[in-house]
Amino acid sequence: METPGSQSSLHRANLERVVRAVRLAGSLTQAEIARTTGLSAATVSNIVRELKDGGTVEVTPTSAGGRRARSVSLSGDAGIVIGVDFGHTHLRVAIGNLAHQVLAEEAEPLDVDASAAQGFDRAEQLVERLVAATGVDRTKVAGVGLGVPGPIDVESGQLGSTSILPGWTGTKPAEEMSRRLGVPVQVDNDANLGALGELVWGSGRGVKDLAYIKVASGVGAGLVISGKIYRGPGGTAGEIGHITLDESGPVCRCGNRGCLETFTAARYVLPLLQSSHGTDLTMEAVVRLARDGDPGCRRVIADVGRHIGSGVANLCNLLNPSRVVLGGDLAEAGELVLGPIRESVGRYAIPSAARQLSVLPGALGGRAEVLGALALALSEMGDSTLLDGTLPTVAPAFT
Amino acid sequence: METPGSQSSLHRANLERVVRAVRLAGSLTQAEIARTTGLSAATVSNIVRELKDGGTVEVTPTSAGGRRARSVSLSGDAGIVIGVDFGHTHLRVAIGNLAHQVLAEEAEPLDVDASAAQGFDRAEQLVERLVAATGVDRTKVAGVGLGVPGPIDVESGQLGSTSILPGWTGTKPAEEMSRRLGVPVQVDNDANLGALGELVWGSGRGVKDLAYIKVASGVGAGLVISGKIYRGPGGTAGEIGHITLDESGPVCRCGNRGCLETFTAARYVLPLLQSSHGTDLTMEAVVRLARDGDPGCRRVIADVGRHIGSGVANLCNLLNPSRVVLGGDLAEAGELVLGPIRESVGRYAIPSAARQLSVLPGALGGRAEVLGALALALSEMGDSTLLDGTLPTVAPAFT
DNA sequence: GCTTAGAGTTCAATAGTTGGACATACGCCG
DNA sequence: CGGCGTATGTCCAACTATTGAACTCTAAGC
Repeated sequence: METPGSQSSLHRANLERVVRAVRLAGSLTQAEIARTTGLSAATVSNIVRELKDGGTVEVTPTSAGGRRARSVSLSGDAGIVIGVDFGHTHLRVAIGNLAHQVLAEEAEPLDVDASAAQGFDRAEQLVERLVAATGVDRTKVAGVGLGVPGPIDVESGQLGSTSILPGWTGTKPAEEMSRRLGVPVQVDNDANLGALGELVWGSGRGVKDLAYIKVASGVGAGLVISGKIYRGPGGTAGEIGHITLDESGPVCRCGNRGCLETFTAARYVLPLLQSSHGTDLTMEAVVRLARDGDPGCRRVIADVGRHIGSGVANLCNLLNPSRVVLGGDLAEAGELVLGPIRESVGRYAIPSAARQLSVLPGALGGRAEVLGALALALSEMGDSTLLDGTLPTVAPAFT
Repeated sequence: METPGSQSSLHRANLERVVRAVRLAGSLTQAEIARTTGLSAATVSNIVRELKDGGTVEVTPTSAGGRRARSVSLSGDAGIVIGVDFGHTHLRVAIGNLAHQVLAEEAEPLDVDASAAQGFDRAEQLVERLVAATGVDRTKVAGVGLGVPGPIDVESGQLGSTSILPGWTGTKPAEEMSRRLGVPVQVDNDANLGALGELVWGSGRGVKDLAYIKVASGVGAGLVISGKIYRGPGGTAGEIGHITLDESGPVCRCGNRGCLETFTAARYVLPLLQSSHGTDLTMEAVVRLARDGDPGCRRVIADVGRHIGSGVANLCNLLNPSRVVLGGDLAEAGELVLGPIRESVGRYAIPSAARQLSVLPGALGGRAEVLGALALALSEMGDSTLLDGTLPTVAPAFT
């Protein structure tokens, strides 16, 4: 890193300013760039030439009917980012470019009993296949975002204990994938990535403060504060699943009683329907049955919604986000679950905070996490790696 | 504002960099400034001369036994900021300089029945008196921070309904004080300012993520996230007083049942002791009695602590701050209340979040809010107003 | 007293932005 | 069809600000 406060750092900042402006608008003429960035036309002219020579930007000779406006846009393969998500049942991979376009996406079932090594193998293969299929330049891959369904220790990068992928505990997924793929890998948990995905491509667009609630086998929240994922000093922010709703409620796996999770997570909710609907139920099936009119499933989902609403009300009082996005299988239930959530929020949150809160279903479904991983790779690159031709690579023998 | 991205903006940034470095260290030689800021010695030389000529910095010819090191420090009257706090029972004013030194501080009782106009009169007089007493140059006053014990609408600056200062509802305190004092006034509520005060001068020093819990006639929290006060999009973040602890608990003034406030705030707690200890009890008195060994008061305070702990556990799960600071009268009870809080947190928060949380009493007592107001004035000035001689002034006929 | 080493200043060199002048291209209008 | 007006993008000189190197100055160590 060059010394801060020098002109060259200013120049870099201006480069990024231009790139950001172009990306936000998709395509801009130089004059427009000058106006939106506040830079002078002369400076923009220089910067655009520099970016064009570096290959990060493309100049199409003419665009709309004007005098002679050359439209500037990010070149499609200026830098490639990859998102990988180890989900509860699926492994997903997405490829995108720096223009925030998703080039390809693929999912395959993941055996929960697979060993960590097998999982990494599969992921590596799927990435390679997708890279080959899209025909992107392998050397243009600038970073990878990785999603894992469990707590990640910020310091060490170690995966904490997770009941979804037993046997993965103690592995260092980012390090492992980085070694295999030869590029930097950023890792985060599924709730945070879901939040990021919905923020950039889904129901959270245009909002700066957002909570993404993911209800699956557990309940987690990803918090976006001022446009950035908030992990907290210890990295465990967003543990909405274990706030206490009823001190004398059912015992939770965390050791407490009456956690939100005990009223909402699949492992606690599905047994309620066992006697009436059989033992092979999944959350997906319950949602489908509820949509088809099954009264028992409707009731259960409404109850879940009410409890989630209580938790969201707490969150809303404390953080006052402008939007709550519901993800996970449960989101498919639509109004069947959102209605009760809103009702609970309206009842338990203070009115001034609840009034301006919107509760929406996730727009991306199961894709939220992969796309979030993509966004993580983008954001962790700080938009600056694309400015010079030298994309960062991690030595294969990474230690 | 000059165009961003220009060299002059870079220059300003470097000026601020130097000022910040000097303030953080208290006093630095030029060579040290160069090392900590990363700027070259030549640049530092120029900047220091510029700042010295502008009067914002003082150069003492020699300091410690070295070769010939001139120590650079912020000049005491480079810029003056004032904090004003309308508290529940007191009006407090503090005067400080840009070096984060508190020059003077004074409090006087404030009649709760006083009209808003009377209150503003008193505040204006107290400010003028303190300015005169400290002998600071009136024209050097760069900004004022103002604390009010009630919700402030972010958009309009209007004070919402507050039961502490009835009759003030609907006034625009910042505008009013700005008109009277002729300088920009920033306003915020007491919990946020308490958080800021403890962060800068008190128990929160060195921490970037902090929750300040203020228990008084109500219960509020001020949240510091990544070193800045977090107000939320609607400005109502931190309403910890109205998270639900018991759905069938006592009815709260907010209309719900079992809010944290109904178990902890003075208005709900004091009546518990009426039959045994008389009706004229204040929270202060209860704390004093508890410290002297009164078993009833001890029990009540411990119960309050346990409930606060439940709320803090929720907050801790959601936000995972590294420190919680307890303010308000209740903090005087020390371990009598902190013990039960820690116990509840340990029981209800997830272990990984609770483990690294420290719960401390506020170090500033009733001064936290004024000092926070001071810090608010400093921070809202962005440290930049002191760089040129022209301090901002608001026209008397401010509209 | 000489040497040494660090502090601060000066000066030329360098990097980068800016305003203005200029060439270019297109639509409009006569 | 040609001139006019307007907006775009480029080039050049002027200006601003940082930097490295050379230089001076001071005090400590021997």
